[in-house]
Amino acid sequence: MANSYDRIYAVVRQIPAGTVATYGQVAELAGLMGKPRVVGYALYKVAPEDEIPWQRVINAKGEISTSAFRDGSDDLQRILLEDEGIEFEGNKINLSKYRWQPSPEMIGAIDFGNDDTADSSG
DNA sequence: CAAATGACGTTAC
DNA sequence: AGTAACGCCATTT
Repeated sequence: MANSYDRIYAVVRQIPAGTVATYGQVAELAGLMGKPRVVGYALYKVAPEDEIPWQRVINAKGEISTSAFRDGSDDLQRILLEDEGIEFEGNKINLSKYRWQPSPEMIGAIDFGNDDTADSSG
């Protein structure tokens, strides 16, 4: 299971500290264009042992979705981000400053756990 | 299979 | 700047 998931995780893991990426951003890189829902849903299943920096993933509004679904602390994410050096403007983040700029090398460095699709040669 | 849910994005007014 | 509605689909029950 998880054909699209692995991709999402792979992308999210590439997000460097001090930067934040939006769902659309991750989705796009993960090849889930137009399906930001899947990205969020994927992170939903993310476990603290997956070593996935889900905290660096926020919505397009630059806000933290916040939901008492995880560790029970909505602030948790903010705390983690602040610890990375990210500043909060009120309750939002300046995407213009912390927006993760995926470098072409990054995208290529991402290891997509493909199963059947594709074939590469060529 | 069908219905309901969900860490969102985009468009339109 | 804020509200409202649609879209998109994997996961869960």
